[in-house]
Amino acid sequence: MARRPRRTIGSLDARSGAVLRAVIDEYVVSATPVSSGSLVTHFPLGVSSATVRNILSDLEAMGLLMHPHTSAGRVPTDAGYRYYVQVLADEWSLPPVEQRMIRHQFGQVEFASEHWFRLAASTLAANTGTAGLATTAKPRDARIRRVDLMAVQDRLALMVAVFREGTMKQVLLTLPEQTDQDQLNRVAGLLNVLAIDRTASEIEAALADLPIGHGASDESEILQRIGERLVRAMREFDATAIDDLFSDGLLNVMAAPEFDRSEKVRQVFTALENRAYLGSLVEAVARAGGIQIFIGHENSPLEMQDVSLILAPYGRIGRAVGVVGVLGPTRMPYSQAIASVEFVSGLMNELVEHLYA
Amino acid sequence: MARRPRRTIGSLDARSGAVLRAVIDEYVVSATPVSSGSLVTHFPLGVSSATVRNILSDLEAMGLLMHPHTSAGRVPTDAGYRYYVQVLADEWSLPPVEQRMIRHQFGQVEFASEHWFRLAASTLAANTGTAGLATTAKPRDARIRRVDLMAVQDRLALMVAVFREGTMKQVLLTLPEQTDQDQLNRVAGLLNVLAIDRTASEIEAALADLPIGHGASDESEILQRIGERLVRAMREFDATAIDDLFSDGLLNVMAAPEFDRSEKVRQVFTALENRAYLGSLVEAVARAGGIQIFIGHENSPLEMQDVSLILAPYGRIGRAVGVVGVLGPTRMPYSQAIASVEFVSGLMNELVEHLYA
DNA sequence: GTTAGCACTCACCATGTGAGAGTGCTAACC
DNA sequence: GGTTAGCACTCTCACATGGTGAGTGCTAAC
Repeated sequence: MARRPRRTIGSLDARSGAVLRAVIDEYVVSATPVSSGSLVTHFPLGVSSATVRNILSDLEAMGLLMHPHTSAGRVPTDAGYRYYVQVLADEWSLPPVEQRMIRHQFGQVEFASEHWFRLAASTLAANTGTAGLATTAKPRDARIRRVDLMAVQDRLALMVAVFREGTMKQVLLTLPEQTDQDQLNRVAGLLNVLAIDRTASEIEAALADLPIGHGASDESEILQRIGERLVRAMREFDATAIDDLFSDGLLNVMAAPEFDRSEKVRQVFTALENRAYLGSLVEAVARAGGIQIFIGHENSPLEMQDVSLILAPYGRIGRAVGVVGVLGPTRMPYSQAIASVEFVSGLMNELVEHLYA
Repeated sequence: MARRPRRTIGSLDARSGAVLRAVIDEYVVSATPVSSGSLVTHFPLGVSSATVRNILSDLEAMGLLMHPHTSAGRVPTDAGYRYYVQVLADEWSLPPVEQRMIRHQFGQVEFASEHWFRLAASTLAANTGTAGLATTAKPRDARIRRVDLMAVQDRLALMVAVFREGTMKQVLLTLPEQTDQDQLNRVAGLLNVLAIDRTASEIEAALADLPIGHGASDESEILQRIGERLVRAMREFDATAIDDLFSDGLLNVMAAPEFDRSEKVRQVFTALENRAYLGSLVEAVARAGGIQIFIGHENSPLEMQDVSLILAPYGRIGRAVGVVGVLGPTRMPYSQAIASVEFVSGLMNELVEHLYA
């Protein structure tokens, strides 16, 4: 018989579960080790502190709690939080009042994506007391909606590429010879014919099919050159997992007692600057297609091992996907955070649907 | 005879000046109170520690130094730093090697403004050990280079306004009725005729002169509507002092011993988020047309009173002006920082000149 | 005016002590 | 057998104490 993976998860009896939940619920607000005494006074557990102590020591043996030192209360471990979010957390959703309030705020704000991202981040921050995050919705393989060329000076031109999903890139071009706006307009016309609704690879193929040399039009050389530059810009864009990251409430996190020393605060900060890792998470979340939770040591980078992330995708899975979520200390109000992230991602979904139906 | 303002500045004899400079130079690197003994061993003052003590106590009486407690060394006050940058600081400029290196880096980077700003900020951060700042060059009264309209969906359109100085804004429009891209192209054509090279006010005037009602073209109503929206967006743009702020090296500042406690770090952070104040400084610097230094309590907001700012404008004074500079603890290598900021602002000037000659 | 010498002050560190919090264990209880 | 009261034990924290060293301020001599 094949060896089954060890099952710690799911094997707690009701009372132990209640105690674990109580420990976490209390620790999340108090930020100090939780004692058996305070548990029996604050929660209706129906047993004495001695019994609770026995349970606590069992939970510690299972690795769900830990002990800073002999005469201190218990603190949840990452495994404890994991168990909590997986098994114990209430199916919590935002109270209707708050839902309406947030909806209202989104309605107030100008109907333009940058505002939404900021608002998503700040809403999450305000609702959870952690740092709120929001990335723009980035298409998997960007397609051109329109390309414009503007003469800037002598041999300089500005190319503005707008992608089908509303994001845009600008690229400054150095041209082989002086080119006026009329000429650029003609080139832009040709380029649009070539590029609209196409991906980088498709545009590259179309460029390769163009007639070259004597038979070609006056603009064909410059078209070729600019086209290649466009393809390159699109490739770069496709290669980055996070186009733009909005965050709010970093001050919230810095105020948390576990980050009282500047060294710890730096960790949080470097965590947020660790775009490589965040990018990989964003991709994972987009692929998973649902809310994902990363607790403490479940994050591989060192600077992330004291923080937890709750991320949810929004947008149109498989096409343009962005992520909203929160980053905070592992000691975080998970139920509330999960509910908030789910609600905001739903809201972002609605908005995206509305915009690109 | 009119009463003259009190002159503390400029009234130090050479030896006292040398001592003050020595105190600051040592304190900037050591971050601990400077004793008379360490001064005579580290600097060729040519007098004994007892004499230095007398001088130190004079400088303290003038308010240029202070004493954390009886048996501690001296620490510069804000007034001390002010005297230092005004009178004592060497006319320092970056060594040619570094200049070449920085130039080279700017040469390497893609010829697009966002990259420059990032590079300017990170160069300053790396060169001074403080946080580097760079704002985009914002025109005083933005003029349109080109406006584009793109159909997004049903009654939604995206307006992209490119300003003469290269910055751009996108605005999502809700239209009164469904409008297709051909129609939008015609409107955009009309709008461009109306708007190109004009400011918000000029466009508003031009819109007012348009024929309205029965005699007008099909698109006149929608043109009016979109034109007004454009004017509004430009007004908003004109009203903000800082369009975009790039920063780098915040971790540098957080590592400074004076910001070891998280409370202090928060101050630095709120300082940078205080866009209102930064904006007013940027305007002041742009108006002054040269490098400006704000030391500790010279900044009015509370959260800025432990930091110093060195800011220099770049661009074309009176038209499009941006600012580069550094933010760090008042204990900052002023000579080096000033030289770096001046050099980088000069570099940005060259680039802007090159681009919009 | 400068300097050596010295008393004085004060932060800092290590050590010690008492109080308090909380556990783990044991024996009694239901 | 699970539960609980009771209690010894452990460890942190806050506070007090004393010694040390750094650095000043003053004074008297140069």
